[in-house]
Amino acid sequence: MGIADRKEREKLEMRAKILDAAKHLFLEEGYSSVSLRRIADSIEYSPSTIYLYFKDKDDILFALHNLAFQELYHRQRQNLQIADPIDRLQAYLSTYLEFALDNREYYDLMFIQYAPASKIKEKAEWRYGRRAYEALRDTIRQCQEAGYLKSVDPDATAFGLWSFVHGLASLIIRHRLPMFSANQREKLAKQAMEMLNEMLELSRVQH
Amino acid sequence: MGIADRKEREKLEMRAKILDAAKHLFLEEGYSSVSLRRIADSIEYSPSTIYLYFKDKDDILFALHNLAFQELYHRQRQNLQIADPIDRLQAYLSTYLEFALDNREYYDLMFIQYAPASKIKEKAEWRYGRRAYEALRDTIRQCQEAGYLKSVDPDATAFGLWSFVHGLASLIIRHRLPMFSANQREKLAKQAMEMLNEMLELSRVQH
DNA sequence: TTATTTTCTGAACACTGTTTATTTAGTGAA
DNA sequence: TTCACTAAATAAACAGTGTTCAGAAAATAA
Repeated sequence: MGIADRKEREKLEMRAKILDAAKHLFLEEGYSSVSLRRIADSIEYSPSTIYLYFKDKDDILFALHNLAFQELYHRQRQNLQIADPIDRLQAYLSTYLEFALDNREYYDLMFIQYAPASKIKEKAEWRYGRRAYEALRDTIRQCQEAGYLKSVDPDATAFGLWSFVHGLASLIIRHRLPMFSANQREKLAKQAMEMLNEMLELSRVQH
Repeated sequence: MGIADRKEREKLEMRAKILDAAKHLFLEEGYSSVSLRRIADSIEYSPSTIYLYFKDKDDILFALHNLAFQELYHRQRQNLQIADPIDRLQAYLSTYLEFALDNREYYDLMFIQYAPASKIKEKAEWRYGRRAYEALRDTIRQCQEAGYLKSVDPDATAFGLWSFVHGLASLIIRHRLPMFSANQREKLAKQAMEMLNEMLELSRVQH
């Protein structure tokens, strides 16, 4: 059944084509200011064609959301092999911040923008997020076993550390730092990360 | 000129009326899903009337933005009188988080939502934000003089600590914690705050 | 009562996401 | 090649959006 195969392939190609166009437009101008007609124009199809491949505009966002999570997951993979838990934790958080600042619109869409909770929950692809979170918490558990971070609830610690890097990233991305120049912002974020690292090391109980 | 005075007063009342209606609608359903026609309906005026009192929809948002900053500033005022800098710092951060969770849509609009940077900069009312930030940095300076927080750049430290509480708040407000129940989230946020407080106290150099 | 200014509104404009009926193109059989 | 059938693409329409503007209504001044 070569024809059915080709049709399947073409269907996937069309999806990828729409996704690619949407991605570029969204990254350049932001989700809400890009209309379906603009996406349709850029791939030279009519707006209604898009509805044959995606349920609605949010569905496109959701597909990109998944791609972005895969990309982040890919970046973090190498960190998982670091043996020392506190080194791994620090690398994990640094990589997270780097990803956020290197892919601002992606990050925006993953962790800042309003995405109907139902949508994220429904589809099982939120797995990537969950897995990433659990990797963080496991690392924290191992840090605690090594004497770091006292014995606060690992979930609370994971939430706290995640919040720290998310806060840095999202204040930058959403332009809430008019008191600093653009150069300063990233420099200060790095300094803040260093401060966090020092505090993590300082958290070690001395027996 | 009593008539001119009354007209002036009525103009302000009308502005307040629109603002109040918009505030309630925004807080309930979010900025972008509330239309001007809905606001107009709720105050029983035509949509075009609103344009006599506000430049555009964003201008309403901006006015609310300022009201919200005043409210936060008001909450923080009492903390400024705490003598011990580390206590003051902790109170400052806790109050910030409480404000965020008590006024989620307000907080959203102040620190998460896209607000054209130009708009925030232009108007001098960003003073409130700047002043709040400087109060934080000054407190951090005093903490450093008292031996806490080593001697990292105060701006980096302020940015870092602010990011921590902003991260907690915004991950909750933007529903990025499907791995926790609603109850758990706020409990974990409080635990994370306690962890931060412990780390702050731990940061004291031992001479 | 009239003239003038201020306040308000209905209708329109250009846009949005989305749906539906219709047209076009591609496929399999006679 | 011709026919019937299926799948893909579209034009047109719908209900909604923020915003503008000419003209109606109301309030003030003469």
